[in-house]
Amino acid sequence: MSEGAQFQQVSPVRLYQRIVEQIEQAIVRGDLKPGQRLPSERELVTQFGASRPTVREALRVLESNGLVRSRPGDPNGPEILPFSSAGLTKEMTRLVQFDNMSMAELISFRMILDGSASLLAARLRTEEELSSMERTLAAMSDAIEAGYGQFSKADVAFHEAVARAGRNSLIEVCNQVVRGAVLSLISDKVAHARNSTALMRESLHHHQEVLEAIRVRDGLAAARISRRNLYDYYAGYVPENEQGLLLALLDDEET
Amino acid sequence: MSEGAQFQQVSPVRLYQRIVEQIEQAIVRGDLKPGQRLPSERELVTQFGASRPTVREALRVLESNGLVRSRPGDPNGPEILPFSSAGLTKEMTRLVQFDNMSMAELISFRMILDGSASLLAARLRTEEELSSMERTLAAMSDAIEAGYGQFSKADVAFHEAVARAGRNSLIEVCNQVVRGAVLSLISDKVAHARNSTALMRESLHHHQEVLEAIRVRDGLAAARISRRNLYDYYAGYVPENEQGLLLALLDDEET
DNA sequence: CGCCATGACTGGCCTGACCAGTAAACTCAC
DNA sequence: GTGAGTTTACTGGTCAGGCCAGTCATGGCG
Repeated sequence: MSEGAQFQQVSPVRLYQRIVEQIEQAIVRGDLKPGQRLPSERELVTQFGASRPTVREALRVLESNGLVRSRPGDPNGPEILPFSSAGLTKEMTRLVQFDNMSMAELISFRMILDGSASLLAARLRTEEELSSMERTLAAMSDAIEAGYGQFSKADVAFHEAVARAGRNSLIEVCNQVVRGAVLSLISDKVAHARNSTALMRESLHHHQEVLEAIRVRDGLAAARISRRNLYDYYAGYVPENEQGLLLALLDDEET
Repeated sequence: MSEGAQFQQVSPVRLYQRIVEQIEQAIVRGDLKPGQRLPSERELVTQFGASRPTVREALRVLESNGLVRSRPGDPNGPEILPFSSAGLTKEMTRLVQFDNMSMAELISFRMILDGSASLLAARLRTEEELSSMERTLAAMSDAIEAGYGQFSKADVAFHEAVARAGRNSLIEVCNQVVRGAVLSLISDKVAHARNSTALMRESLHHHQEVLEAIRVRDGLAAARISRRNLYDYYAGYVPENEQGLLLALLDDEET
């Protein structure tokens, strides 16, 4: 056939990229495990046969990708870091910042993620995970007096516990990012308004409802309630003409 | 209170990081738009007051993050690139390779996203959007003879049309990313298997079912069907002991 | 035995240089 | 004038070598 020979786009490969690739693959292959150390820059220079600036460019790229960390003066050399979703979070944040998304879109996405997390948690949770969620909820209750900062932290912990029970860390990562984006957009308005004890109590109550649905393993209810909770929270920040986008996620309540 | 003063972890900020931040923010702010050029390295050296190796480290990081591209000899300087989700895909693939994330998780996430997109589309679509979806579906049908490559492209177009009707680009981007990550992980197995006409016909049929639900504005059905379609597609690639994670998203069919 | 100075490392940063590209300016024949 | 080819002034890629401030293990000192 005429498209039998598919040629790939060629691009000059920089030296530093070859180094990045080699180290990256060594990590993926497991030859280099978290906690282990890379040879010193000067040692790498001799091993790769490149100059120090080139080796350093490679290390800076790896560092910015969260794979290694260099500390000045450390005689053991750069450290291989444990895998983390920090890179994903960074990229995700960039995505949200770039395509400056509408408020409605962000919140709609949160409703989807949170709802799905609750649904999965209700169906997959173990007893241990349930009690873990209960503990974080208790912490939220305790944190009400401590102010919004503490309360918010406990809130995140609860959602993390739910996500863990749902066995899907992607949901949690995305949720965290979107949550951060939303907050950065309305932080000024929220920081003070949310400090009210009444609002925190209401929020706590909403979370309790979700947890109750998770307890009785009613996935659909858990999802429905957490979507509605988010809507109640944030709908006020969404322009009227965009509210329909959020309501579309709610009106399955009659089923 | 004793924890009134919350100190943040400090970490020495490298010079190259400051440069990365400045350029990154200039792009996010919109001061630098895709297609525009950065000053030459030597010019940046004078502007930032850093040495060339340092400036280059910053550029390499930006380059590896897909924000700029340097071509040797280009008198216009490094180019600002349009945003792309390639970095996101890379990060996600990496996470799966590092075994921090399972295949089941990726597919579960796709089921959630795709289902939500279909639900939103069913409820928010206009007539124009409906016929747009119908056109892409017709294109899929035509592409069956042209092989999996064409078919897959038409497939993506359909999902894009659905996402557009759902008015949530975050869903679409995330879906694209996860889709890419999944494919890059099973591409070897899939490339040949999926080339079968029978499988493509079946896929087409599944898409038609979703579209029908969108046509009659039955959001829940649209969501349910597209989740099940994905399950049927990919369940085979998920280890048995993780299948439960996917099934948890399906067994709301009795409602 | 505990403490502290020392020295041999580390990474962070800089200077200055060479090379191979690129493309625009420039030439020059037509 | 216009087109082709050539020059030139840049670009980024890479290197060698050097200085500094930090870290840590060593070993001598009290």
